[in-house]
Parts: sequence; structure tokens; C-alpha cells
Amino acid sequence: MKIASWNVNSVGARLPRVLDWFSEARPDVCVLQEIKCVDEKFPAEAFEDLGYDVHVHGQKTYNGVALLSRHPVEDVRRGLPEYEDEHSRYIEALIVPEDAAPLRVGGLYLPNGNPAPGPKYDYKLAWMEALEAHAKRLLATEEAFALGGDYNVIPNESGVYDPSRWLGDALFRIESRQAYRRILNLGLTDALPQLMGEPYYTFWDYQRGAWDKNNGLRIDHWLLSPQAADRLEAGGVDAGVRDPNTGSPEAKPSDHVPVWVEIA
DNA sequence: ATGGTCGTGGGACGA
Repeated sequence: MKIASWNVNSVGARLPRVLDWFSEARPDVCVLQEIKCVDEKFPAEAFEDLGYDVHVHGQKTYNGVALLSRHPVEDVRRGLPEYEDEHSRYIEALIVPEDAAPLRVGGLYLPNGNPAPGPKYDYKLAWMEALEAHAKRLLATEEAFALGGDYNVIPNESGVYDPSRWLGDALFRIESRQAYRRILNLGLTDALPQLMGEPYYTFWDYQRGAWDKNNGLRIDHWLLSPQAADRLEAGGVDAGVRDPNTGSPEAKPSDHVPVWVEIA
């Protein structure tokens, strides 16, 4: 099963490019972040035409997440359990394929947290604590699960083009990296670095020619439970969709690219 | 040194 995550930075503005990628990549399941629309405005039919069931946890203007699946899903949850959140940043479902073992998939859009320090950074750290608590609960079930999304955390120096310049940023501050490591240390596997031979990025800012200079960040991740990690077969980053000079001229690229794993 | 980019919505704000 191919499980993908993509921060599309508005599904409405991005639709031609998103559909092109879906047609080519054919993920079995995909979680989307920053759809920037309410549930009713999500272009569900376009994805249903490609064979997907559509589940949305939307929000006007900001945030918003969705989970699309070509296999039956059960037990859809919106928002992190036991955490009051004004933002739509989490969606989860149990995927129940007919020809493979079940897999629980969570899609998340972790708060950016800038400027740091400050209330927005406090919110980021609180959100990470709630995610850790949820991961702990899921681990106790001994289910196979995968948590993918825009974590807005650069885990280490290989995830940023100029580490020294990012030390004070909410994405790279030591407290953010510690909180990320605490989640991993529960027993989860950061899947993509296990599979990628070289350092890689998943985001390039729109500003300052970041794409042309390859000034990227690694902030989109897939974290796997032990039972899911044992089934991990492949993974990748579709960086090509970030190129503004290729693909559909009807839309500009997102600043993030899809990241995916294959789980037996 | 400064401004440089997007998306939303129709002015700032978030990223």
C-alpha cells in the first residue's frame, strides 16, 4: 500500500497539479494539509472520479486537512483526541484493504510556531505534547499505524541548507527537535531517512529563489509504529512537482512536495 | 541594505 502526504497550500488553487500527481503517483491513501477550505468547498468529486473516498476536516482560509483512500476506511477521527484545538490540523482513519492487513493512518499539520519564543511557539509545543500523548495511546493498542504530514520540524542539520541561520527559528529550535525526538523515542520510526541515500528536502520557500538555489528544508515526515515499520518496503519524495517550469501551467506549485511510503 | 513570494479575500496575516 502506497501512503502519501502532501501540504498542497490550498487545494482550490492547486487542483490541476494535485490531480496530475494523483493520476501519476496513484497513492492508495493520501493525507493533505493546508487545504484552506471548509468541508463543503473541498473538490471531492474530482478525487472520487479517480476512485477515492474523501474525508475532510476543513477550515476557512487557514489550515484544514483531508484523508483520501482507495480502500475502505473505518473509524474516521477529526482533531487530536483529548486536545481542544481551534485549528483543523489532524485527521485519522483505519484503512481496511481487502487484500492487505489493516493500517491506521493519521495526517497532521503541525503548527509553524513562529515567531519564537511567544504564544504561537507555546501552541506548537503544546500541540506536539498532545501528539506525543496520542502516539503513546496508539502504541498501546499494538496496531500498525503511520503518522504523516507537515511536522514543521527540521529534525537535524541535514534537514536545512544553512543550519546556523535557522537556530532561532521555530522549525529548528532545540525545543522543537527535542519534542520531535521524544515522539520518536516512544518507539516510532522516521521512515524516509531510512530509505533515502542522500540528504533530501521536502519544502522550498517561494521567496529568494529557494528552489533554484536548492535552499530547502526537510519538514514533511512519515512516522511508523513498529508493526508498520516491519512492513516498510519503499519510500520517496516527489521533488519534481516543486519545479514551476514543468507541470500544469494552470496552477503554480505548492511550496511542499509529496512524501510517500509503501507498506506491505 | 532592502525586498524579494504565495493564498485568501478584498486588508492584513500566516507561512
